[in-house]
Amino acid sequence: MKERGNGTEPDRALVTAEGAGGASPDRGETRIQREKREIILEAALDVFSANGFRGSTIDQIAEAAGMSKPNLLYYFNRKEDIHKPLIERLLHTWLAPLEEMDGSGDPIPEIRSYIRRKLEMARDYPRESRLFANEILQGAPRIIDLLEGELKELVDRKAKVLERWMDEGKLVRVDPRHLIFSIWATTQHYADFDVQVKAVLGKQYSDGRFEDAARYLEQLFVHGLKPKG
Amino acid sequence: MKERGNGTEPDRALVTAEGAGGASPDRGETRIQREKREIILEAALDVFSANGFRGSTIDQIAEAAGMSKPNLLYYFNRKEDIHKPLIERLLHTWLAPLEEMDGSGDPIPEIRSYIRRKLEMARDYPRESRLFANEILQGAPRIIDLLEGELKELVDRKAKVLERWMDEGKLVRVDPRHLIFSIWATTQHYADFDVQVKAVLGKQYSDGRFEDAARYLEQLFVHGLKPKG
DNA sequence: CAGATTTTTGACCATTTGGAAAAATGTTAT
DNA sequence: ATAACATTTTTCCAAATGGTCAAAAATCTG
Repeated sequence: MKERGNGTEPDRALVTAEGAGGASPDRGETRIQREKREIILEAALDVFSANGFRGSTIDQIAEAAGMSKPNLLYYFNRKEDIHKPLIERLLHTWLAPLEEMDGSGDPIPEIRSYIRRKLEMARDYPRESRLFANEILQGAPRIIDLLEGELKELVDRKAKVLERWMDEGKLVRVDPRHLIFSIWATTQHYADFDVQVKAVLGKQYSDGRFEDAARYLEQLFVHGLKPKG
Repeated sequence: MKERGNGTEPDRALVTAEGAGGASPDRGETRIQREKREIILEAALDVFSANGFRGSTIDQIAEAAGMSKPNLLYYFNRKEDIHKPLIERLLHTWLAPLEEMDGSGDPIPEIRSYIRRKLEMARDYPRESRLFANEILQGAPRIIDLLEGELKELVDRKAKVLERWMDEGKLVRVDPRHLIFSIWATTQHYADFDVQVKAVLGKQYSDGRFEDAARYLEQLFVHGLKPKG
């Protein structure tokens, strides 16, 4: 009998879809294993993003994944084992757009397209955004290390880029880190607080909310960051 | 024996600290009742804001309030009965600053001080902000009516004020509702995502984060909204 | 097809959780 | 002091929940 659900110890593994390349021949997972795990993660994303970690139950996830609880537990031994890969995967997806902000480009277009990308992510991947928001709200117990490590480093790096642009007079001089925060906040708002946004806009104006937001944010940031004269 | 915990039906009552005025003589609550209920709400704010509704247990709240679970349930019959008053109270506190934005004043200073007030609230009442964020994140099941009613009306009203300012050429023409969203998003970010903000800024820069944020946001919005020429 | 292995199921368990009842203890006005 | 009421504690319960385990079913391999 196999060691029932190895989703625990390896920490990373199977998280990032293994990239391309031949199916590792020895010690590999079954096709079924890969597929089922993927289905479970999909379902879990739904559930966790809507209810938070503590507010979600294994039963809910199992049902959403169309399998029985014991069956699900065959693939992931513990609730945490389902949550962790989701968070880790998400964090990387989340950081990609900032990573792409190119120091050799022109600041205003770069920032503008960073905002656009972020807003698109809020529109297309609201569950991921909410999963993240839930985690942070509850004190980020499971990812505090990543925040203080990878995330901080990335922000530090990009803050330097922004500062250089300011030195060159291509950008109004502001606190670069808070500038990044404000982009995160304004864009993610449309995923995390979508219910509120829709409620306030009312049915008639809700449909175009992402386009309207894009237009507005572009105006605000471009106008707010472009040096006068 | 009294009707064990009347915290249920009246819906509002005891929520808003009853305002000033003599202790209502008939059908009034005991001094102890008022005090204990207040203690419980205090404790519950701690717990709910940190774990969300589903993630919080009555036991946790009872312990935080320094009493036994049955004792707590004597004051509030059900978990929801503790949560609802908190949310309602908060929503009103939360809207006050926007309410104060004065249509007869000058736009830039008005917006500036709105931002300042909102940021102070994020600094001084982070629990309330997180309680709210938690609720919205999970789809706002318990306050959707308030959002579509009171909140929408308030925003509609203030959007008109902003539009008038734009008509008068005192403000760059942007979508007024999204302008409001962006102020909410950027200010509440410092309460809801505080862990992340601190992680990214690192120990050295975390202390001044609210002052730095205030400076930055003021710059961004004033610069971004003041008409050129 | 037979044997080995993987996957699924059903029955089960210990804890946690929301909540009810009733008895015991306090408090207060007369 | 005592009756009437308010508060607290003790005990208890049913449902929900995270998780286990052995046996059955399905799948894969030669």
